[in-house]
Amino acid sequence: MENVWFHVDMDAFYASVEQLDHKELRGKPVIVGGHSNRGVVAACSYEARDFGVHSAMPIFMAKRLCPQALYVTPRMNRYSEVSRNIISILKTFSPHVQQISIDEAFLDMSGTRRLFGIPRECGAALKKKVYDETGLIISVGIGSSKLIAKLASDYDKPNGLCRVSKNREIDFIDSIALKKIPGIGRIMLVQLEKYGIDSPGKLRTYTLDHLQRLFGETSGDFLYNVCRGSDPGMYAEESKSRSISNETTFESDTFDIAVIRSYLLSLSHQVAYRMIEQKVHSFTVAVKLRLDDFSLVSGQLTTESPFLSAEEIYHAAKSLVDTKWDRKRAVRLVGVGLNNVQDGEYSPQQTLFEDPLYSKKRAVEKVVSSLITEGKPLQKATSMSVRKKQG
DNA sequence: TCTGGGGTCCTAGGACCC
DNA sequence: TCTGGGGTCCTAGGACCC
Repeated sequence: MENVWFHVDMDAFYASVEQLDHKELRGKPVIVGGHSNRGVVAACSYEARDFGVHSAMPIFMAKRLCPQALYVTPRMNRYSEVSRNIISILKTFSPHVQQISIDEAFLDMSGTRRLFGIPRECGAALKKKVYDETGLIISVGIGSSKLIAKLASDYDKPNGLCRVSKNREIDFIDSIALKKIPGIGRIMLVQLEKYGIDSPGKLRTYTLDHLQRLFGETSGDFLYNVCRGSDPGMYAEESKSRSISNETTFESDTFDIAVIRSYLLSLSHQVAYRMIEQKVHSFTVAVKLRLDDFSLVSGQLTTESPFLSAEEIYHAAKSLVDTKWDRKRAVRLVGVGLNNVQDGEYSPQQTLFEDPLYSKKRAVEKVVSSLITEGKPLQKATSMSVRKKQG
């Protein structure tokens, strides 16, 4: 049986949701992004793209290119809600839906022909149903692997429907610029150029062995496969690691350790709240500092007992910053996270003794963290204008 | 031009063990 | 006193994705 994969991509997702919810934004250049000039464009409508604006572009630059654009602060809760709606529609077409981000999913459509018709008709029906029920436009790519489907959905966006048949895969790959291939970013592109590799076809003239010598085992293998249209094993169903983190960029760079600590405390509460809400635990706290020259300093600490509260996370984060930051450069961004997150609330029963403090602490923590992330007073940190994150 | 926030994965080096 | 090879775990940093 032939494998059939659909890749569904919601067009200009955040901006489209804003235009859907706010009539006055329709037909206009809309830019969703952070309010400060230090932010970047999270998403923009196609009307804004006509001015050269694109996502990840610094806001100040977008303002220069398109001063008349309407700037909107992201409403992540709303986008998540719409995303869940769309995913549930997708699930009426396939029992095997793999969501890979808030606005993208793969559907395994192998063997559904008798039920939904040929792939192209099925893709059209899917698009229609999503539009009828949500008012949003999606692009659908169809191919024999996740890679081909993903490239196909990007091919004639927006409002795309593209099917690449098995015997046309190589021609299709050759029509695509290297930088459009997921997994090939800015740095890899420069490296490839160094060897005169500027197209998938050129890449195919290299042996696996040669590519691995040039780019390392993993990257070499990836490049060898991707230019042949074979799935390089991306988008694995289950990931090896999980993490939870929150971070904030300051309005202006700071040397003030008191300011940094107050943010660490607030971020620790946000992380703890998510940890408790998701019923997970972790033994590893991580901090991240971006300095004024954009360099990154990070540190992590693994302990024998798990972190159960914002307080514990904060203390670890604070000592990590104390040891990792030499105070020679101002800090631009600070982040707190948990690595190697494991499912389930930590159960201390293995110790034979029920830790009497455990359940009590956890209960108190739940209340405190929920109060704080609801935006209720947190003396120091809220006065520093810590913004509430989604979720 | 001066670069968000939330993630995953990879690499390289060091500690430690057998 | 100077020496091996392999395995695992941890850490820091970086590339890349949306």
